[in-house]
Amino acid sequence: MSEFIKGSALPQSFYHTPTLDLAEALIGKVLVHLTDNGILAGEIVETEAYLGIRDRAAHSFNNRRTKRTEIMYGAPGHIYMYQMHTHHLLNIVSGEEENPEAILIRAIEPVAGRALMEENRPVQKAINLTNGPGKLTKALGITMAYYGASLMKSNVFISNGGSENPAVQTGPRIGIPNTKEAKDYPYRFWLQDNPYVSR
DNA sequence: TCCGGGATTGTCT
DNA sequence: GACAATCCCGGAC
Repeated sequence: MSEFIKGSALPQSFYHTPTLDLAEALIGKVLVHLTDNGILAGEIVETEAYLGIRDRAAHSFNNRRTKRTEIMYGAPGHIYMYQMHTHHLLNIVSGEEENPEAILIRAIEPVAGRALMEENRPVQKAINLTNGPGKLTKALGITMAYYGASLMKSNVFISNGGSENPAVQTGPRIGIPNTKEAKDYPYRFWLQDNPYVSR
């Protein structure tokens, strides 16, 4: 297993990839958060792509450029955080500049710092620690403070070290019932048979 | 300024 | 399966 140090962050070039390809390529990579208390890391096992102005389910649908979505219009490889009810969700900005696309990280499998995660988010069943988009940000201690941060320069980043040649499955996205045709797009990707996949 | 809604989760039936 | 918690965002006025 590789050490999850800052220098292991995947380079900018990794993110210069069509969003659907990138959403699939992220399966099996490792999401890392370096903190003063230690390293928290988990293998990405579920993602969803949001394809910008033509995707009714995306926040940037119809080119809706606001303070919230502004980071989506920037260069890929940055963090788009936003609040959903009582939770904070982590997205990776994708698409070239002025092409506001993003990828939601929906689930991870812990690989380092599990004890720290359980301090951040106590659970009865181990499986519930990181098997959902709101759960994993809480467990990893990733907050709105990371909105706009670079995955090449901040303490949150993506590295190798997870499954190699993962078996990836695809299907419709979760939790977007009111988006007409977009709710059926097969823009969700997950690691086959992994127990941390949200559903 | 007001008001409706949401890329979720936990709890209860 | 239903629903509340809870709060920021975005559009309407």
